[in-house]
Amino acid sequence: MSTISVRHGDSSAAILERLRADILAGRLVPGERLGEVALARRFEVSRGPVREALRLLADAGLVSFTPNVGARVRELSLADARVLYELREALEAEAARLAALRATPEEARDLGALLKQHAGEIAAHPVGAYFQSGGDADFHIVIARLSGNPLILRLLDSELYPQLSLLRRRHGRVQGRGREALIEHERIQEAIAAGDGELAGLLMRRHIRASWTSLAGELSQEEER
Amino acid sequence: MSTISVRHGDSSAAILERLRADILAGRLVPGERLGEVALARRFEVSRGPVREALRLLADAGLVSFTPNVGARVRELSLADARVLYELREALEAEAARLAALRATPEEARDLGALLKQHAGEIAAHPVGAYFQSGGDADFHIVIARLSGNPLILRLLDSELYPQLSLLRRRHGRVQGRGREALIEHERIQEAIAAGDGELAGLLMRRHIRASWTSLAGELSQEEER
DNA sequence: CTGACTGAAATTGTCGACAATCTTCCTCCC
DNA sequence: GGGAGGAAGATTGTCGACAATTTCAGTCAG
Repeated sequence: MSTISVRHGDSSAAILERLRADILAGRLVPGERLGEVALARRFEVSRGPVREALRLLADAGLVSFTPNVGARVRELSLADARVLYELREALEAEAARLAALRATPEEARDLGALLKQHAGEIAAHPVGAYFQSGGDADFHIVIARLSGNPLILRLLDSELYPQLSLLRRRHGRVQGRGREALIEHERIQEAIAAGDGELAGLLMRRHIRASWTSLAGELSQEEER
Repeated sequence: MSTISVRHGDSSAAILERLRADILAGRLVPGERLGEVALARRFEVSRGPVREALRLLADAGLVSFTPNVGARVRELSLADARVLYELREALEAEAARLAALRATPEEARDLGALLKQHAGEIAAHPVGAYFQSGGDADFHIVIARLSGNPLILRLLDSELYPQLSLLRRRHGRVQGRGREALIEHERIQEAIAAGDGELAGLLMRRHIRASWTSLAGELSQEEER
């Protein structure tokens, strides 16, 4: 609760951020109704800014919107997941390719250091912790940043990843493939450090595809119940 | 002018469509101010729906938006063009790859027929007409559709292509490469008909890159003046 | 003449109210 | 008992007005 913003003209952005956080944290569950009046009361603001935030969230894929009916937290199907992963494959492969061409030696070293840290975390924590603790996400975001393409970064960071996060939440815990993923990450980092764009792109493509295979198996298995 | 919508709840969508058309047709030029009051008066509607449409256009990249200041028709720089083409390369290559895997023989034949028709138009019209008459756009949209991925289709059709269209308008006429493009299109169609996803993706990637090389040359040349 | 300041005008951000539409639930007819 | 019809309540879409902010013209000091 608590009042949302002080400066004039920021309330809609603040609400958007709050709603996004609530959805991704699971405080608002998929399918849940997002009534404008209720949200307006909750954020102590009028319906105008709330409407604006909801439209933007719908555009980002976190909210489904039906004219004259209203907004709900989006429910992602298995078909949606496939579509998302196909897009992810293309975007991340391109990001890795560009990152290899553009990353400075220092940036490549930093990426390697990040993986070293992840390796330590995997050794210390029980199986599967890597993926869930955000280590996987960190790595992919850094590469998107190194691509030097702000549009690709935006698509990944504020559209695709949030939707994937919502997907995992909806379909229960997904165990991930921590150890294998880390090894693949290391190969990708090497390709980037070597400036080999084609290889980095190829490896990233395989990495995403493997991740999809693993996820699709769990999801379809779950869908049968 | 004329009244915008009849049914309750559609005015913002109608305004969005009108504005998009005006921008793409050049009736609203890049950099031009888009005041909410003026637009509201023009469309005979209040500022609410206008605001909504402007926000969505900003999200689609056709309008630049500054908080507390307002919206303008977006001015795309050479750097923006590069970023757009990098994204386009990744998206269209993936679309071509998926199209090759999923298109039915009939769909592949239809695509071939479309190219036959384009060949006729090229023979009939003066140089460069292919590109500008929309033939090029047709081909790419069909492939995006054949990809079977609605998300990729949406990104291309309602985000990337409009921005590219705006870009060409801003930087004056771009002559295109009609004849070469057609030949490349034919090769891509063959790969799709053969179900060869990797080849289709590779050829499309080259096609987009060649298009970028041509465009970048003209743009940077123009930027020097 | 240049630059900072001031105040007015114009513009955006927000609000509360009304109209159109959807949803729910009750009634009535078969 | 089941389904069509309809009225009441709730919700979204739209509007006009007010508050906060930016912009711009004019003034004045240096």
